Amino acid sequence: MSTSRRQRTGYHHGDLRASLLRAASELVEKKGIDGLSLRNVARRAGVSHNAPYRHFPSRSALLAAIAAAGFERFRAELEAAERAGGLRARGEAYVHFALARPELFRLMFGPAVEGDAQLREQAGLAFGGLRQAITSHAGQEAPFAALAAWALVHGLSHLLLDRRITGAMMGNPRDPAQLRRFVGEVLGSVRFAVAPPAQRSA
Amino acid sequence: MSTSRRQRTGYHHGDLRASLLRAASELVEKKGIDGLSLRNVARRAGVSHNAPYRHFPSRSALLAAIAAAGFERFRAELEAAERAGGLRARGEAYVHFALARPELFRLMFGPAVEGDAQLREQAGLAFGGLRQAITSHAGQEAPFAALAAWALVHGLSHLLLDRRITGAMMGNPRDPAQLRRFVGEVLGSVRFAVAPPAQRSA
DNA sequence: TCCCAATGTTGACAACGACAACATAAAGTA
DNA sequence: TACTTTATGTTGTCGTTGTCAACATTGGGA
Repeated sequence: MSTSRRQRTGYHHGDLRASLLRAASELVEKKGIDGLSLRNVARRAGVSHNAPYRHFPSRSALLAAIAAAGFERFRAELEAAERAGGLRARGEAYVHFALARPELFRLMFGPAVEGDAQLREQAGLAFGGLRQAITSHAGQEAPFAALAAWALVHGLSHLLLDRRITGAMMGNPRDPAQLRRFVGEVLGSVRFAVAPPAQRSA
Repeated sequence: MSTSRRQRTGYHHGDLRASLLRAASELVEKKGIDGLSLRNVARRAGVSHNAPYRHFPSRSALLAAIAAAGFERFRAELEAAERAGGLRARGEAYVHFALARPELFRLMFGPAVEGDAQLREQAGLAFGGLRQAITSHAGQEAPFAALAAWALVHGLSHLLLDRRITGAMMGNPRDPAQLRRFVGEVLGSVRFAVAPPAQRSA
């Protein structure tokens, strides 16, 4: 670690902002969101404890930047999965992302960046893509079904993330094949109504 | 605030543990989980900054105790709702609880108490009740459908909590009638398959 | 009555976020 | 080239926090 284009001079770093983001992302994933401290990030980047303030106005701003990068990657992975395997693959990719980078996922959808309007918008894109995908799949608008699908994969992600689902039904969530099978079973146990729900059911 | 059976003597509090829990719960809901500090809790309870350590070995232990009480209440509310209005009412109560006490809900299902085995078990009860309810409703075991139902309401709770769902579809989530209608629409847009899913669908 | 265990207090320490003041280097301008 | 401005990094400091250690007070059982 701690190798990149550094030591331009003894004083100026050369690419500190990127180094800080990289160090911070690693720390978040290793120690959790609460375990991230600006001073530790600065230490890892090899600068003084106050240098980060030249690039991020506050700790939460650094977290927001990490979340923004996360959403960018999230969106790309979801779209790639859908191109490759359709709607079902998109749902699996959603859960897979959450399990592969649990702390990043928690950060992206958690309260740490709640106030950030730009991030809210980025998160909305993840839903917008799903909605569009469902619409094109069903041949018509199905807003509530799209929302239900989103809630389903989102909730599944959270429950797996927090180890609320264990036992025989779910094997090892880290095994992609087992995860794929499990997500398939769960998603396969529901049918989404594309027509407006006239009468309610269980 | 700050009234209860206190001032037994000038020295001993009399019921400090309960006072700490109450003050801490209020603080968590007001300032968020990260905004809770042991010293602030102690201040509110009118004791010195180290008194809480006689009742909780650490900050996270205090949070775990709050979460435990939350799960107790959660379970009671879910069961009461189901008795009154069946399975659909249980789902609505789930979401309603999350929106009525957002920070508590985040605490209960978040990473702050992740390592606590007892809490994991308590959370499992919420699912156990749902599973049993679905089984009795469908007349047979439907483990994956129960899991999907859980994930659906859990994900819906989180998305609403984090204000990820806004706009025309959802009105004001704080209005119980609108929330009820919205949850009904979403839950109504899916059908749960009680038989093992032979063929997959969207 | 005496003692002791439970309970609360005071004091300390290191880590943290944030602010202010200062230092250095790089880029622009003459 | 020489001077100036501005971006970037450093040092010093403050108040707050979690946690540990040592000490004080009290009430209940022997």
